[in-house]
Amino acid sequence: MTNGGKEATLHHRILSDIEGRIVSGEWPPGYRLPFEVDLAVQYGCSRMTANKVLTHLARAGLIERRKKSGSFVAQPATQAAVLEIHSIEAEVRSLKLPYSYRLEKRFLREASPIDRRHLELSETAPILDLVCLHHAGERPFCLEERLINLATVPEATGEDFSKSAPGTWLISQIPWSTAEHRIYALSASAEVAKMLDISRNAACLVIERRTWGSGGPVTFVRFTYPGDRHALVARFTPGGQS
Amino acid sequence: MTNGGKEATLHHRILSDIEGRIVSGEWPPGYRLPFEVDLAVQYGCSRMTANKVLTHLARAGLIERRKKSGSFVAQPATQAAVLEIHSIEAEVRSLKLPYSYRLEKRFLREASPIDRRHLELSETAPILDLVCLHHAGERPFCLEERLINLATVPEATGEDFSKSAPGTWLISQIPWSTAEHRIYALSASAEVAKMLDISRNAACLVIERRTWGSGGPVTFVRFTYPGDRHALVARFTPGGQS
DNA sequence: TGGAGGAACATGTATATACATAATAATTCG
DNA sequence: CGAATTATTATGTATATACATGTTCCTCCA
Repeated sequence: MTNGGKEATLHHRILSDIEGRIVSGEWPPGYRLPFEVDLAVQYGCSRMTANKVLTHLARAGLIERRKKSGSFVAQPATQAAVLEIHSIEAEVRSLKLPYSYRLEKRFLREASPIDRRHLELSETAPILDLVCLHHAGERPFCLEERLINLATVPEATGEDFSKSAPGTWLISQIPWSTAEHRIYALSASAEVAKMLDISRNAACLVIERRTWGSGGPVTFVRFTYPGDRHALVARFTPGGQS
Repeated sequence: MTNGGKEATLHHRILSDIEGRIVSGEWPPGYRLPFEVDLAVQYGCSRMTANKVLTHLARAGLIERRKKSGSFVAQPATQAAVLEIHSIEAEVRSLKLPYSYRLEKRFLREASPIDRRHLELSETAPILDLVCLHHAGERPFCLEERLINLATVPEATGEDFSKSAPGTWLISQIPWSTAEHRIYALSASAEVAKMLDISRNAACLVIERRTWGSGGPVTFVRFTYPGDRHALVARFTPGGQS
């Protein structure tokens, strides 16, 4: 796991060395690692370099640093998983299936109370309500229900999204500062079952995402996947990839 | 979003300033930001400090750096969501519900072909097969099915896991170097429905995790949640939390 | 004109140094 | 003897400096 041997730079070498000791258990949780100056001596480097390495490890959550006391291997508390959520098109193509997209519905209206709750809007605003279907080959792959806050993204008013999905357009148009994801399972309603061409009450994986920009709420989107055809996969190494 | 005003250190101030320009769209994707030396002059700091900030932004994926050309605001390609997966007990307690745990089954055996596939084992090995139920109040909260590779974790042989869940014990016992998560939706089988006290075919959220240590595969675990009672939530800001 | 060679440039890494900060250890004094 | 004060220690931040590395651009010469 500790990279194939030849390390590029000095602090990379030191980093993966220490990382190795930690993940191998040689330095168990709670173990106090050598002080910066000692590390500097051991590896024949300056304290700045040792500091850089330890700072990196601390940011990655592998160690905890306390003034005067020293640096300690951290107690792993939570398992973190980084989900990379690509565009649906990229997802389908990675399965080596032909991708197609169709806009099912498009409404321009004032935000209803439900819309406001989804977008976490305090005041009313014009919104764009879209329903799209993503196909992988002949079969429906994913149902996308999206609300776009036109108060934040007025440029979207003119777009008709009949050719390309709103997700990629949005991401290229406006920068986002925060996103919140909710992932849960749901039995397909009659309507959803019909659109996804699955049986009623089939288990579906639902991913909801709310996105904010500096100008306020941007978009709310709900992706519904047939549960037996799709899984989210996340591979995770403590300390990222260094 | 850019922290409440008073910034601790110099490079924090610079960092959140630049971050703000990027997420606000003032500096759009592709924009070339000032060179290190110029930034140093603008903020009245040394190049090292500017370098530290830009390195940080690059690691966070907000900018891309090219020698000779300069640093550019990155094109946001994938949406990443960091899921923090706590212990079930912490999860239940955060809902302010009383937590209880019960071991349902415990088998010690040689790995079957299915076990080997789950653990990604190439050779056979002794394994511990556990089925546990986590309760929130009176209701079942989560079904845990776990395989532990005793070839990697021989210490687990003696543990009976009747009192405390294997997850916390394992995490404190052996360090892990990699984990892989699979998240999908599944209709409850008759057996699962009975254990979770839900109706047959109810949608469930399933999280599978495979964990490796330096000594090889450690454990495979499958958590099954009633879909309508549980959701994974992840909040994400580009560049982490800086 | 066109391509090889080299200068210029921006980033990447590393060092020595300095002072700030926070926590612990030691010391002093009532 | 115990509380307040001071000293020590390890980390945290910042600077000036130096050289390496990979691009780009320019120049010079065939």
